[in-house]
Amino acid sequence: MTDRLTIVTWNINSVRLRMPIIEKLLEEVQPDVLCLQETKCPDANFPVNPLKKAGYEHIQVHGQKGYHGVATISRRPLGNVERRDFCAMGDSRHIAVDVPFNGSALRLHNFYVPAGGDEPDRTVNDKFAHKLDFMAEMRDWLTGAETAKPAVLVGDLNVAPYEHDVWSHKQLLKVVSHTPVETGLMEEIRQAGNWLDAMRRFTPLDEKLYTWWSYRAKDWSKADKGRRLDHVWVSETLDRHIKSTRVLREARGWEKPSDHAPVVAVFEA
DNA sequence: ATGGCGTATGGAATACGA
Repeated sequence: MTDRLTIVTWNINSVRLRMPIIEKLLEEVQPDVLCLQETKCPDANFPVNPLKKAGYEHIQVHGQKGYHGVATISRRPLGNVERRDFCAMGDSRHIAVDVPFNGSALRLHNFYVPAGGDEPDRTVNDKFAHKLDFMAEMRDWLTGAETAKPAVLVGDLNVAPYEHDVWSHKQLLKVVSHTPVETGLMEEIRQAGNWLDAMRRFTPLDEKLYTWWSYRAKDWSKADKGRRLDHVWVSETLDRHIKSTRVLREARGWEKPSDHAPVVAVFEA
């Protein structure tokens, strides 16, 4: 019996405003699990009913009023829910669950890493300092011991690590999300946990790959000045089970879109 | 033309995103 698990990660930029396109995604992609970021929704107001109606009866949220917020929505039962408060800020930026896969538990971390503000200098920009501290805490917490079991880390990590994860490496080197201090920290997190960058396994490093396009472009697709800010990382033990990843670019052009596109990952036992 | 827009809050103007 072969088990097949599809996980989608999507920075939704307000869950309540995007319910129509969330339902469209669930219908078209039929994922087993949907991880959302920037839900901007208090837990009490989370739109659970339409999701349950669509067959997603297992919903775990970590939200707050107005900002941030993550949620993991599933057709399969979820266990061992953990909501970690990084940097002790009281922010809702992480939720982890166990998802049944291949007869055992797959640990699934859903992250919304701080954006970091405009100035890439921690001495003058508290938001950038917060981002770096948050990433350092990720590195020190998600060690190889934690990821020795089947584990997946997804979410809006707000860093585009490689040269072809941005439209212009040269022009973005001093822009928050692609500065060497951020991409260096991201590499430290990845190596500390022995994570595999699954998206780059299926798209070569010399090919452009984006998941986010600014709202401000007159024609986002034509300009195509994107960045790969959303990620799917898998632990070594899942290396042979990850079968594909793809960016659902068309969703960036749907009615009232998020500025991020969903990323779809398929696992097979 | 990397911000030209979009969202939440609150009921206008500001904070925030990246």
